[in-house]
Amino acid sequence: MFYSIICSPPENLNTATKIPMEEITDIIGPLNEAQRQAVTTESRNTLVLAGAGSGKTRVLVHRIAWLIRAEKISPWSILAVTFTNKAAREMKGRVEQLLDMPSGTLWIGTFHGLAHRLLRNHWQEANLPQNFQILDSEDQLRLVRRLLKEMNLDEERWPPRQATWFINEQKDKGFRPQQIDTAGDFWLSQMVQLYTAYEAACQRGGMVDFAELLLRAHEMWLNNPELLNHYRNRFSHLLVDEFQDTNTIQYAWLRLLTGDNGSIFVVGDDDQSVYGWRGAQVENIRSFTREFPLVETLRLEQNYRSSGNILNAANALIDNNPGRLGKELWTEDNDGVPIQLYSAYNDLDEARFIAEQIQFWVDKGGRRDESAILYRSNAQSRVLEEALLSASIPYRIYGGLRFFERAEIKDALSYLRLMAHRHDDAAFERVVNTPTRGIGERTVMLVREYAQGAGISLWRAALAQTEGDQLAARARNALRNFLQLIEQMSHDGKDKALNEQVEIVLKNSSLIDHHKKNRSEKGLTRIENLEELVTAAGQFSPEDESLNLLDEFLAQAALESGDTQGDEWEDCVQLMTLHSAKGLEFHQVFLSGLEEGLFPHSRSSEDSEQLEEERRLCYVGITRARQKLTLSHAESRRLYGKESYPRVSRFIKEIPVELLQEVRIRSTISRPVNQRSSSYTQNHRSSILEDSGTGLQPGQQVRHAKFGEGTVLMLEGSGPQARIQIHFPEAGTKWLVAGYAKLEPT
DNA sequence: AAGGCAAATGTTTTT
DNA sequence: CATTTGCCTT
Repeated sequence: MFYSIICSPPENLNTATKIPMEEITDIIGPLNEAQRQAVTTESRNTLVLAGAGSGKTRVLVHRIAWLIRAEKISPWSILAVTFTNKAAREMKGRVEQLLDMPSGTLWIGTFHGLAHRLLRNHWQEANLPQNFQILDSEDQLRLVRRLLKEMNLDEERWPPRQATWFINEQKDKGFRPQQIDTAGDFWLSQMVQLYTAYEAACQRGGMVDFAELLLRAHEMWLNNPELLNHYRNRFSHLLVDEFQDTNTIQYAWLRLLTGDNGSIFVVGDDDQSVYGWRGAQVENIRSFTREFPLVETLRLEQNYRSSGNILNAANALIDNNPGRLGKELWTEDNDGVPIQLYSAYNDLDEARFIAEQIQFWVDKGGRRDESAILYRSNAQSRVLEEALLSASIPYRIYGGLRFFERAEIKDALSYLRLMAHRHDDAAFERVVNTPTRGIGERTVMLVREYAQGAGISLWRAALAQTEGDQLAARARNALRNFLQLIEQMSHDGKDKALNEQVEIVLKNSSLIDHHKKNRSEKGLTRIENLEELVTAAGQFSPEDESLNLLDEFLAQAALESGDTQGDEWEDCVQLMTLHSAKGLEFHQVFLSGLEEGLFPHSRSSEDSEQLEEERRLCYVGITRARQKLTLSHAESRRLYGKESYPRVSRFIKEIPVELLQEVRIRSTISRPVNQRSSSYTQNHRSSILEDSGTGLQPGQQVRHAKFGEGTVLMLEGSGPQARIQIHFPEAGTKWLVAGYAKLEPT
């Protein structure tokens, strides 16, 4: 048989010819009309535009159940794709629960996870070594750095990050170096040259980066029509989550697999597309109806999450984006409380206010984990953390290094990688002198040059160098010892359980001893993490048992880099960026830093498309809240050590005033005892929603004949006598009288 | 090879 | 401001 590895469907599937009526009721009973229509649709291809909180996961899960139970589609023929491992896990769990059976035969996974599985099963057709390794972003960057050096390109002029970004962008678009038209552009041609060298290095080392997984899987099908046909026949029903986040190659992959006869069911929300900056094409959702035949478009607009006020605010905001597919969320719920708006003096005051509000909530008996503080960029979290800390409120912060991304873990994994695959240059570079064993930069350089010249892996080059006479005896010995160490570990670990192999690595490489020398807190956590790795290896069970266990473990470490650390069971306030908040919901949400330049971010405010994405991000933030939403901005903010006086975000102004309620500070509460707080008293604070009769508002840009352009900070009184505080970047902060100042709004 | 110091450099992040 | 990076010294 040509594809011995491809298994046939088990015989005994779908013997349930009699469908108990209750089962169907279980599947469609809990759905509303629109959801039911989507779940039971008979159209070949379906686009479900699912607004925030409208039950999109539920629709996907029930659709799968419907296909299996009512339409008697074999689970073996169903492929469901998500973006994150978390989403895949959730879908799997819910399908199992609904159908009350294991979902083993279903393929549910991330684009990358599924592509990886295909490449492992058909490594020959994909032109890969059987034990190919996955390069994560850090490995990738290191490799690009090395190649730039080899090409004698100065890192100053050719930033490695940018170069890596270029390569990934091309792959995401489905381009190989040969397909890129450099059009005589010097920069482009250098980048293409680098891309070519990068590809060669990866191929030589049997390494595949994230984008490559998708591109390879796509090319493998294109080059092997029989294989493609097999999968087209098998996966008669595709389901895709978060379709608005697909990039070019993912879309092409889906299109290819669907073919002319397949059936594809996609769920997405163009208003929640916030990953354009990393290649997601909102266009995909718009072209879906054109490029796939017989598409039925359905909308899920009933929201089960948020109160009326919150939804109205979200609807009004997003209405400012042109070219939407159109969708208006509604709810049977009542309006709820108005959206709170707090204008803080500065970032510290904003943080203090939020902490105080959460304390009120907790005092009334609320849980801390029902509150989330969202922000545009990670830099904002510090002030918030400090405020929570000083209020003794436990918090959990999302983002940051994950388990498998920690340096000590990656070191250990690199040993395992070398054990599995000697020619993995990325792993070689990483641990050849970690912990230090007398193989200095000079020695490694020589090995690198030799490898480059001979077009072989670092391992082979090192082996040759231990024979040759280019190295001093001491270095030669050190190198030989390293090679022997790997061979020894590989030998000792053969046929051992995974956790034992990890233990062998930790012991023989003396990684643990290395970290023991550092008797600080850091060294201690590192050792703990390494011990945790042994446990993780012991508990590991692969999806596909026919594959090599170690390879699978390493792949999973790369593809699913683990949870961001944090005690989930503890009752903590949730802090995260708006991006990480997508898909989550909270009773109470604080959306902080609504200031021009911060949100929308200054780097997005020029370009209208980027601005629209920022607005969608705001939409995502607003729709995370169930009952209470609090927006805040600061009149002055210290960021990167510089004081700025940002204007109020346009997004606040796009929310109808009647939905907002300004929080005024009770005058009994004293001003923040901080030097940085402004010099006015809070009793005189004016509202950003009220007009002082001067035609000016805090945050507004004005021009003064003498002081130049400035930002209105404060208004006192009204009419021509009104006093206005303005910050001029050049002349400093001034109080002026409206009647005399002759200010021109800009 | 490791530690110290100055300089640069600051969106968003999953796989 | 604070963290990371590179370069320098010991």
